[in-house]
Amino acid sequence: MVDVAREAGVALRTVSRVVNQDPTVGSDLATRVHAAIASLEYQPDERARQLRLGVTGTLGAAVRQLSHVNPVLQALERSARAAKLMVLAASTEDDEQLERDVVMSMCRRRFDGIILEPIGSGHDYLVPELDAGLSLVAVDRPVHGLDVDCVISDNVAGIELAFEHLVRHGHERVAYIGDDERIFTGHERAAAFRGCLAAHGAPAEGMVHPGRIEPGRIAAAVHTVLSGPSPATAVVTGNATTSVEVLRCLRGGSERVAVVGFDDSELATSLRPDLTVVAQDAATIGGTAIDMLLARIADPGRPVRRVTVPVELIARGSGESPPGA
Amino acid sequence: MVDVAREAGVALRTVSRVVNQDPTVGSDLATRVHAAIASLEYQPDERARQLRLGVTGTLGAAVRQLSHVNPVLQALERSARAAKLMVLAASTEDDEQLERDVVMSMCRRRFDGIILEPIGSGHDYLVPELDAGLSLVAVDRPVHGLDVDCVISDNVAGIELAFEHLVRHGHERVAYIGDDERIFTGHERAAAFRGCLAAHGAPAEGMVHPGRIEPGRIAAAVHTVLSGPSPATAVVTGNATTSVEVLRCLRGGSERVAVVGFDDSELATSLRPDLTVVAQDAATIGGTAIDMLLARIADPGRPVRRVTVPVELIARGSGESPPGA
DNA sequence: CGGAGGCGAGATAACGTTATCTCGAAGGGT
DNA sequence: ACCCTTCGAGATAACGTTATCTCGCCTCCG
Repeated sequence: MVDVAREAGVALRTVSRVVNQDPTVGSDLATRVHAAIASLEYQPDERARQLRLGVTGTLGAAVRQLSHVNPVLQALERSARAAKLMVLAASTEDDEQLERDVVMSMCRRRFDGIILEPIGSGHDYLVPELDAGLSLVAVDRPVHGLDVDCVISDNVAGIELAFEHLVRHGHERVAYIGDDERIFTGHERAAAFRGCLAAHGAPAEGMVHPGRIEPGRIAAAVHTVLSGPSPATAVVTGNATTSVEVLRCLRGGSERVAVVGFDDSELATSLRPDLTVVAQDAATIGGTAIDMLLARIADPGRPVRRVTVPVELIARGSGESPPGA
Repeated sequence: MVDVAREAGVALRTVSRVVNQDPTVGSDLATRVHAAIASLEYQPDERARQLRLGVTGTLGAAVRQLSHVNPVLQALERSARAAKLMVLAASTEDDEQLERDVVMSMCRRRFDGIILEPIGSGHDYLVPELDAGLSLVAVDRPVHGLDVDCVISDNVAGIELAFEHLVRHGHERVAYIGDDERIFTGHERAAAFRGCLAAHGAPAEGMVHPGRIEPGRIAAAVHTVLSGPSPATAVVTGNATTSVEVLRCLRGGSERVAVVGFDDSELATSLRPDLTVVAQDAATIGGTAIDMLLARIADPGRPVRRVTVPVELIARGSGESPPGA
């Protein structure tokens, strides 16, 4: 910048004015400065600019896996772009230590705000940061033990939609196979399913199978719910990965089992029959998260909000088979 | 930091020394400073640190879509982590303007290096940056018109593997359906396929269908290659998305068509039969890209390298059906 | 014709770090 | 006893920006 000033024969401050399109700069000087900028290939240093200005114009997104399908992340990027902010993202890989490193790194870089897909339960490290003014919005699940803004899907309604859809199609023995209950969504969905069974007067025994996502465990769960004196005629799955595994287990089986999956995915329309799913509204989740983050940045003292976004059941075939088909 | 110094009753420089674990600081002072840091919840400002030090310890990844399956990105993150560098990623959404914005933004933030999945052909904007010392490695395709480090898969060998696999299983009429030829990989793979046909003495007419990825176009291409006097008995697809669409079109058809897909994916083992694929070695691509980027950062003058990473054919069933089955 | 007011542009001081230099004290060798 | 070395710690100057203040000039009005 000092070189540009020398080249153009003006003061440092004038170059800054030109770069920031300050209207109080003469047009002749402006062109001279622009020429100098072009000839020297000058690029302003955003770090110094941020240091002086105090804000970074950058939001951080700490998600479980960048490289997995994550429609919420896409919505986050687009909403932030609409607000003229840059989103920089990093993976936490479902590792608490890594989440901590990533978030702290974003804090030290003084990002204006952070969107976090929180994992596990050890989030005490956030307390000092929040006290110090960090703006943070949790997505997909709340931050365990802390009162922080969050945007989550209506897991309970989703499970109820799935259950009632199957009941409406004549099923009386419906099973659930899903994610580990130590994971927030895994717990919420399994609990909601137990609630459905109870409300329907159906016994829960042997019908609810949360646990780690491993092919072996899911195959065993499928075998369990389909055997015995009164086998299930329909299955609700707790997330996309489980859906894939369950369908893999079911294919080739003689009886036709109805399936409703939680989470829409590319797979859903590539199977035979197409998969009926409870779809999350990723665009709304992402957009709301950015809105809430911007609101918190603007007013750090505003009351904490926990937003629940509705889900939608998309019937595609797999959930409409009658029992015993 | 000045507050910490006052709290601990030491000079600013000493706080800096403690933070950076300078061994020339007395243990009593160190504990006092640490206590002050803890009580004031002090977090060093990475921006000022970077400004002073000159380096950011940060690599940028500008990829087409963060939120899509991208095993290369995962490998990039892990390799960078092993090198104690942070990767911050952003999407270019296959938009040239957005790619430009993202990359320039990373340049202004003075990232130590950038991994780019380049799109389109307008990359002139990179020239001044490269002249100014930007370290950049292209992944998946080269930067059009510029001599820049890049790591790409061996597309030609992959197509040849697929073609020869099908020939070995008795197919004499093999078709190709793939991505737009304006995209680098689309062009390379279509051209390689034409080469295979020529080398095999087979006519290319009606057998090579590159183009935009739209369900309608792909359905039309499938219909074309399967009709006429001598229909194809096998199809090679140009990428994962095309594979999905082709399989969707083929399902329910009476004849059994052999398929080999380019790109492995979650889908490949969820179909019936499982999909035979040409798999890219994402871990090697990502690891090599980081290695090359670090090497370029260390020695900006080193000669440009273009690395081609081998691909592998994984036979799962769909590529082994004999013709006329 | 003189002074007030406005406007364009320069000098200087921050922002929060770290590197260099300096300095004082302590310790050991002659 | 003196000097030299060593080591710990402070003062100061950068890194590259922008905000504030100031100043000079031009214009317009009394």
